[in-house]
Amino acid sequence: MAQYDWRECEPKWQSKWKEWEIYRFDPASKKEVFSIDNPPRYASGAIHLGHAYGYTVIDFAARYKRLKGYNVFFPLCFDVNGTPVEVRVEKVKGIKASDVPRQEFVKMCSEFAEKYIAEMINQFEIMGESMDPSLYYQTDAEYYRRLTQISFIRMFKKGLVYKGHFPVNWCTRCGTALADAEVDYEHRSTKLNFVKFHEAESGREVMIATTRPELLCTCLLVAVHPDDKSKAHLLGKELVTPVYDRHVKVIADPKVDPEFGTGTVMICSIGDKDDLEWIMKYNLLLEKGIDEDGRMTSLAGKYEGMPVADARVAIIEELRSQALLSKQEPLDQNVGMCWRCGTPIEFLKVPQWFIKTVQYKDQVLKMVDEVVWKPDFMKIRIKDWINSLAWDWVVSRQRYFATAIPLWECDKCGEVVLPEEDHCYVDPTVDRPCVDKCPKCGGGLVGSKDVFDTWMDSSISPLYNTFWERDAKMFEKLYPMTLRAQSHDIIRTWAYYTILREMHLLNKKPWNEVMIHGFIMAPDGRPMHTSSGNIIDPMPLLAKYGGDAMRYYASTCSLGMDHSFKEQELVRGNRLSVKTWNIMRLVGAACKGRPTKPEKAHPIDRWILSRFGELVGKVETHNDQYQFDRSTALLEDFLWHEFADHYIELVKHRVYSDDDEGARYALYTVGHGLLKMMSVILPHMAEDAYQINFKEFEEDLSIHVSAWPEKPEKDEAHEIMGGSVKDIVSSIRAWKAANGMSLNSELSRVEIVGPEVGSLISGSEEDIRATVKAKELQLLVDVKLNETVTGMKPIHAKLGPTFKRDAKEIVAYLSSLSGDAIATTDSGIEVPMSDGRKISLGREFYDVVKTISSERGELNHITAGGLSVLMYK
RNA sequence: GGGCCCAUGGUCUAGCGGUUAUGACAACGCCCUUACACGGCGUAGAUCACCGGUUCAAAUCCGGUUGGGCCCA
Repeated sequence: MAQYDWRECEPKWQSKWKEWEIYRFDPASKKEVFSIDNPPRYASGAIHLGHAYGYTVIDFAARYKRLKGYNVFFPLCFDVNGTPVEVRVEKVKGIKASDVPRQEFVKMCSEFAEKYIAEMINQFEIMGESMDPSLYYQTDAEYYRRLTQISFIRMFKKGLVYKGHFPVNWCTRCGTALADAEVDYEHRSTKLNFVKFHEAESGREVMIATTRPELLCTCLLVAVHPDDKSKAHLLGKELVTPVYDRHVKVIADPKVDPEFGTGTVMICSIGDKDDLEWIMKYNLLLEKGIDEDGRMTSLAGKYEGMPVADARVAIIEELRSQALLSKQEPLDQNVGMCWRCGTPIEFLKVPQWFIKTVQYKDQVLKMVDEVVWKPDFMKIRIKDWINSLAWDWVVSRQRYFATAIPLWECDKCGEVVLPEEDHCYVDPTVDRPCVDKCPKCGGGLVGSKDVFDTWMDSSISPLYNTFWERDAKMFEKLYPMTLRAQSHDIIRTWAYYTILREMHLLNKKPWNEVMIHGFIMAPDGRPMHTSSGNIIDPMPLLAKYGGDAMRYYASTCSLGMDHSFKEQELVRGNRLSVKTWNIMRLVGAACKGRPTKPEKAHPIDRWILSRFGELVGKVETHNDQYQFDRSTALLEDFLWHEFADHYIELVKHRVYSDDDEGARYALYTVGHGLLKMMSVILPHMAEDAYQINFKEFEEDLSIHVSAWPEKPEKDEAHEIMGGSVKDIVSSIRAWKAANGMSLNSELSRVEIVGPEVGSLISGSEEDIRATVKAKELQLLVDVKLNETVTGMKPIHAKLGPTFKRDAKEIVAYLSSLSGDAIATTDSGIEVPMSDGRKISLGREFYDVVKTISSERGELNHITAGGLSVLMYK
């Protein structure tokens, strides 16, 4: 093949990798384990670009650790629980879950999800993901749900579970409680209604502003701000509510905003979270004004049974007709909505199962500290979240496609009967309990129809992965896991709940490290959401640029930050693949065997090896922090410029003309090493180049099971020498280009001039001469050049700390000097200050800017080593 | 309203106390060198969001403003 063609290569190596099973975790291996708690992908639809990015970053970590010699545990997994799938099925089939028998609906969901799983596995392959199919799991399988149930039973027995008659977020459309995490907030415009109350004694009017007049029937208190003098006379008085004629007290509470509305607030039994706070604070009754279907209860009198929205309209009409409504003002407010269907949520007192969380804050926070967070500021986020939690975790849901809550309740005394752990997985809607009657009172047992919040399943992924309650030996070996990887939006859910669960069950941290990645923004600058209609489908991009190009893009994104989509990076990724592949082809062509380290090597061979060693160290450092963007930038720069533009150009002549082991050794060592490091980012290209150019001399079946490159020793002296040689050659190349000469046009003569030319260039004369196509090359220690000093450049980093306040004036003086005034400067100068002082300035505080010319030939460049180059056409 | 994060050439981005402020993509000019024209050399293009402050020195630290993101109220 003359050119690298990803279209041909990528599918070829994907199928080879599958055949070779190179990503397989080896449970018997003695190698150190690196385990990844991979996010089980939601099976509610195909992935979008944001998911593609996330999984790719995780794959970088997996591939890097494999090369570093770890036994990598990287499961292929899917989250097939719950509400997103149900909603999609309801939509696709045009039904409501309650329209069909429960088991039939569950089956529909399962079938729907399976279809997407197959599609997503295919997508992962196309992107070159190295997840291990031998570690496959999906969260709806009985082998997984069984563990969710067992863990619940354990927590129940530890007293961590309770049934609470407590206000919860409730979606009246879905007929289910929602966790705080499932509530979305949206700006809505509504009306603020000014309603007339009356003082019980005097009958005087008191105006109250409310957005929810339909809740008048549950009004329990009226509050004003304690500092609000205009309302002070109301304190302690009783008011009469309109329509319902209830007598309610007026109290003072600092939470009231005296500027808002009338500065007088009615407190109802659960209109929103503020109400709840007041109800707790003042120990009020939890009256139920709205029922589970979103209809008014008997408290609403004649509006009983009416949907909330209708009741609001009706009561406003009634208030208006009785002249009890003084006015309405438009108001923007944030409304809590069901994340799934967008229905405004209500606060209802409904029996639900809770897991205790609030009283365990400190313990969870302590465990958070035992985990290393990358980037570290993500730790602040989870801590803030934990500290802000106001109540326990509602884990019951009134849905279908999820793990059943494994318990039966006595229909007489409410006693809970749990299943035996051995019997799990159980479904109490079809399975019988292990006893026939309530052991307490002999009453009948009713199976729970509720299911778990999906986070109950996903928050035990580290337990599933480590064979908890399945294989004690493996669990011992694998727990805690090495790394949790996820995006920042689910810190409050997946990360938090996992730590909480594992604390409750084991009191041990689930993982050593957490890596948090950001989002990919759509071209409109917003995050991608199906509902925003701005999803980028990765498939057309993969078809246009290939998996490696997509991965390259992912590798340019810094960890933890949100990034906009950059198609230009895919273009660059393609070019880098082609460039690298071509470099490796040259290396392969130059080496007819694996070269051995030669006794003697040219200075530039030692230079590139030393530079390469430094690079390996830096890439390791960044990869260890999962900062792959930094590694990619370094690798790309080194490969393209240092190695290809400079080193390869310098040794081509040796490789073509004679059997030079030094150059071959360096080419092979650096080339092969670079390819290994790049295989993390560009696995397809790297495999192809490896198989073509290195495989016949190496043991490794695939580059992806090879070892991370060793670091050649640092060789400072040769780094300086090589740097000078590189500068000289590239300056001559640039000079030829600037003069319209082709690169291989001959120069009659090149002279390199300078006091240190011997120590810097000796040994590299032929490399330079042959590379720049000079007939003659001479090193000259001392040649008369015409030097003109044109200016002085202050060195701020030296001047500042030494002279502090005077630094500014010294800099100004230096910049003002020109021509003859600075003719002799080598031993330092004296700076006259405005206040009459004279400051003597050593040579270390400034650089001298010189222009050099010569009658001998065209002069081009001064290197860092102080060398000048003279060229003769 | 609160916590965290972000704001750098046309676009995307690196840098996070002294740099001529990085690089990519796009643009323009020149050059087909036996690995690569998906290449090489070069040119142009940035008052580093705004306003204050700390400092001899600020894109970089602090405070505020504006705009964006995530999570929540």
